Amino acid sequence: MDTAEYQHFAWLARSFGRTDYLPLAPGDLEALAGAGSYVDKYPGTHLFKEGEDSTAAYVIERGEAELYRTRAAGRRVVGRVRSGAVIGDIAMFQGHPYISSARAVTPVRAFRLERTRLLPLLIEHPVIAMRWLVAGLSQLEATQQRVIRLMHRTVREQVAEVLLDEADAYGEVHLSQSSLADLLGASRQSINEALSGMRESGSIETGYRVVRVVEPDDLREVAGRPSGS
Amino acid sequence: MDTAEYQHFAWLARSFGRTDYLPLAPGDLEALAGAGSYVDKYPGTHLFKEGEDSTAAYVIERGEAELYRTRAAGRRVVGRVRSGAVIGDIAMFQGHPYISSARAVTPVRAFRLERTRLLPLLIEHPVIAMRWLVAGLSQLEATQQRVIRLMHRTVREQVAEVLLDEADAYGEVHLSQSSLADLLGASRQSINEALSGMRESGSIETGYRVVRVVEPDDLREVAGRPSGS
DNA sequence: GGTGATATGTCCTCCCGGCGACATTTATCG
DNA sequence: CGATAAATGTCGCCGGGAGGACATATCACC
Repeated sequence: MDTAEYQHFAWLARSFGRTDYLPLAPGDLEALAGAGSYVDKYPGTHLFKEGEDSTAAYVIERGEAELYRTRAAGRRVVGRVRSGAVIGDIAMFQGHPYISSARAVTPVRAFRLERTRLLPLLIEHPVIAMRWLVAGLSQLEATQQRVIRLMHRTVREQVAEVLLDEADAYGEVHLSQSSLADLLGASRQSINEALSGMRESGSIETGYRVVRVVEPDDLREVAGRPSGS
Repeated sequence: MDTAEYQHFAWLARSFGRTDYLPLAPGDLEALAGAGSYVDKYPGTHLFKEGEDSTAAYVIERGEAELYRTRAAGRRVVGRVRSGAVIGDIAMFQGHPYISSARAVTPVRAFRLERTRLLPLLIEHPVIAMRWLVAGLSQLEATQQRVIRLMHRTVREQVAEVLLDEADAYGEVHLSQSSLADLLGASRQSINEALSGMRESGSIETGYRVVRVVEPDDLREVAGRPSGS
């Protein structure tokens, strides 16, 4: 195996996190990499759609995707995922149609793992299966936590929370206020008002399609979570 | 193995549902039953508490338990489970502290599966592990769906939804209005008002600690879900 | 059967946030 | 470098629901 290829496998392994828990054998890595191939998606296109037959799971290598569910009330964004995330796996394991839709918001490169090729491999390598499913539980549990954290809170608190979550390494959140409103299920106007307040108190700076977090501790206070976490 | 014991194992197997998907071998059943023992809990006592070390998972055989999380804002009830439910397993598999607390609301009899005894067994029987983890994903996903269904809806809609969910075979919901308020994160007064409206329109009847669903289709309409589902 | 605890039924007030309307700013693209 | 689309900033109105207060009903237990 050449170096570049090995790095890909290593990245794939990292994506499942907790390498200390049930370390993968080198052979397992190769097996997983052999169960799929890379796909590229342009912004706005779908990796999969709610209700479709779940034929594959995806590991995001580059870019950002949005997970949402369509209801009578409209679209509800349930999460945004970046590099390293595994999506579509839950429905795939259950053998049910996809629970949510996944749409690329930036150019996305993902590793597509085919159900038909993956399942036999997992039967052969139960250790990978265990690790994967535990990772799936963690992911689902995290989005559940997030939803519960946002329930029955003022828009101001929710905005503080989501800014902390979505900020990149430079403290910048590259989302339009409409997108934030979407993410929180609030109106654009309310988001704007909340941001204005925070801007005036110096906690953040706002720009066109961008919010810079200046004082994360202020936001943590507003969001009502201890500065430690 | 005597008959009574076998029935217990069969019940344990049913609790994991989807027996068509990856059927258990009789030996697997015995293995699972050997990993724990029965416990009884009085109403108000805890099976486990949020933050505690997750040493065991529980399969509810009889009674009803309430799952809730404690936050700065107070208690948030995230679910009620009855006979057949498996709880605490998610934290146990992750090796994290319990995510939520489980409290008996009626006398509860549950099968307690010890982490230390269960994990080795699951390594030996990967088929059970697969089935269990898929069941865990389904459970978590269901509560997530429920939370999303209740988000950003009027109390009236939420009440209709929860009445349909919680009604027993006779169409009765044995919960106080305070408990309903708790379950939905709404105020008791609002619940009362919503129930009054439905009572006047003849969809339900109310009593002391009980609500009888008279016209389920009315409620489905209010909840905004097609009569089919 | 009486009594205290617990549930239910109503009223009223206040505030958050949705929504329409509109002005202003910033990006995009021919 | 305009023209057009998209995003942001503000206002006002109004409905839904939280929460305090209190009357009434029902249960449980001595």
